[in-house]
Amino acid sequence: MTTSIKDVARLAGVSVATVSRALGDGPVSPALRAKVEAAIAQSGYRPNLSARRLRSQHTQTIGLIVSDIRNPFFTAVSRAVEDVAYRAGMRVILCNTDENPDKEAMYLRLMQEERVSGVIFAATRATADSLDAAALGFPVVLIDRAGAAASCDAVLLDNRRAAAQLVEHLLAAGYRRIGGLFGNTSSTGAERHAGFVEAMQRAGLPAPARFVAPSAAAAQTSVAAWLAEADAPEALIASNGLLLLGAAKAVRAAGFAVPERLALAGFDNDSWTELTEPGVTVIEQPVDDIGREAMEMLLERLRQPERPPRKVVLAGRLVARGSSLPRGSINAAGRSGG
Amino acid sequence: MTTSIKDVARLAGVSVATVSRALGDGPVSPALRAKVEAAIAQSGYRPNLSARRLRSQHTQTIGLIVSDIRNPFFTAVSRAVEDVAYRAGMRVILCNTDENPDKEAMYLRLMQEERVSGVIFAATRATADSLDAAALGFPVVLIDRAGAAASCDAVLLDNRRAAAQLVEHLLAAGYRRIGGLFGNTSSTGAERHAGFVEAMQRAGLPAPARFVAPSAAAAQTSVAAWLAEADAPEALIASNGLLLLGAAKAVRAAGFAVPERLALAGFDNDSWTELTEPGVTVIEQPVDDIGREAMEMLLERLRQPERPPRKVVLAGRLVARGSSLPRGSINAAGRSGG
DNA sequence: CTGAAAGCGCTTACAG
DNA sequence: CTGAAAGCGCTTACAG
Repeated sequence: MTTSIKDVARLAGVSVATVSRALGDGPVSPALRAKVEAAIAQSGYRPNLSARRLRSQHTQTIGLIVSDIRNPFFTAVSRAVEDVAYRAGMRVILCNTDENPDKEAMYLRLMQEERVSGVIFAATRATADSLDAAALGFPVVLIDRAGAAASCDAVLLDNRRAAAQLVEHLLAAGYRRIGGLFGNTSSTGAERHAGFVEAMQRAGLPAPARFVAPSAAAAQTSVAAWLAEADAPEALIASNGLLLLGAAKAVRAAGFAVPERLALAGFDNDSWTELTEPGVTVIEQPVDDIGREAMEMLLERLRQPERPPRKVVLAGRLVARGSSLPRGSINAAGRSGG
Repeated sequence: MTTSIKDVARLAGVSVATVSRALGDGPVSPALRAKVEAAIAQSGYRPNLSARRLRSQHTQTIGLIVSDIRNPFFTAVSRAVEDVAYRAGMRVILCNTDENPDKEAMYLRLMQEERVSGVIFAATRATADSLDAAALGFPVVLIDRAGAAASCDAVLLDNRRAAAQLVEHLLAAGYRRIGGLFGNTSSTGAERHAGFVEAMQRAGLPAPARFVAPSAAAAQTSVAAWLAEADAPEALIASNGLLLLGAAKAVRAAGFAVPERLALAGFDNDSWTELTEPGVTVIEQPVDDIGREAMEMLLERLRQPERPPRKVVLAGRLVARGSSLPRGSINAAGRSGG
């Protein structure tokens, strides 16, 4: 039914080996190559990638396993990964785990069945800590969250430093009762929490924190309840873009003036943080760099399987906006943001 | 090196055919099935999907070709598509075309080489109009943008109606000099423009429109220039979430009060539209429904190849917010949105 | 440079 | 229910 390399060979009057060579960059005389190309054009032949993969044992495929592509951080990272991958002639299989370890296990298994060349993986803490890369049969580059086992390549943000940076920014602006909101399934949340606690302790302050499921809805519910309590904080930091979004919605619904009644800051420079009034102070992650770096690291690993594992740690960039204006200067400076 | 069905057969003391049957739901006696399962567990065997695809001629793979996964509309649609696909045992290959017809052609070709079961495709106008689904060799479900040729299944928004709805809402609110911003590569832009023009004409008004490349940056530049002109509109509608985002940034940068100096409305209920002050009036698209419906339509088509093509047209929902408050009531009603 | 042949790891009639 | 055999569409030593 669909034409195969055999049909092309017959049409061109050559062997299938010659067609195969002409398709790649094998040694073929110009005369035969021309014949093959004519036969391909005439027949509308398209190589069958399943056959090629089976025979060559190179799938030219990688897996990209993230928690949810709708999280703008992963959206951006995915796009960067795919751009680099396609340019290197590799296909990407995208999987959403919803931070569910069962789904993570299922997709890792699928990756084995696909015989992928490698996987870029934003794992939950539980999975990252127990990951046995050697048993998997393909190299893994962890992104966003590191594993306890240092056996994998990884591209990470300096999460402790970034969280501390946010705290220091708020402290410098005069806020003291600073609360933290963190995801409860990723090691990212744990690290950012650690940075938060350290910075608060250095200032001799308590570090009230809440941990929630990694969704805007869960964050909104949690923050709404928190703001209604007697000891509601005067500033809040949220550990990722989804949580920050939920927090912003709760703050808005509660009618709290920002930053007069509650200062707000968090992770991920998602487009909306620039458009609220006031804008929201954030740590911007180099999302394109993270995706590109992860894919390049994986390609490098495929070239040199024995190379010792590397961790690339990238710095976040503080984007100060109106939501964290210095307490004293609020009336003087207005809400023009930063 | 990696264990194959042959190793499992040897280990279990059965034929490869029996292993293959035990893997699927073929007829195998309980005794042999138990032996096979033990051998699989012992050997850590994983079926090779490339081999299975080649032999069975069923790839269980679909293509999802969109312009840019970073557009929240496509992000949401992709996630819905993937959920349905994985549940149906199918893999998804995601491709970003950046509305570039060359990339579209390249990816369609790749889909042929992958021997995909079918493709869900948000095509540019140029490609949608010239698409020859029969020649492709797999069924196509168009999303977001219809082709001139009615030979494909499609899941669409009633774009003309939705655009007209936005215009009627602004007219009812007392705005007259309404400008429209549209994408210049998609048929969606063209249809929404048509709905915009029709509704303005019914009101006896001119319909000033600008067409831009489908990115927030292009929209921002265009709107910034427009707002600086003498005949700047008093209300603006933007044809998709990216353009609306760019428009909102330009409006903010120009320091125009919304809606007093410029009312704003557009497509896609992206999270930020709820968080600006005032909130932005939008047409919400049923993104989950679109993705799910498209995937289900494709599965249906695979079951019944000869069924006549269907178009599913979904309605948008107007979400009225403060950015389009009635002109007269602005002072009375404040900016509480709607 | 070229062709004949083996084989990647499966599934699926075909016999029994 | 079970096995031996053919073959999906390629690539790649092996000879020449």
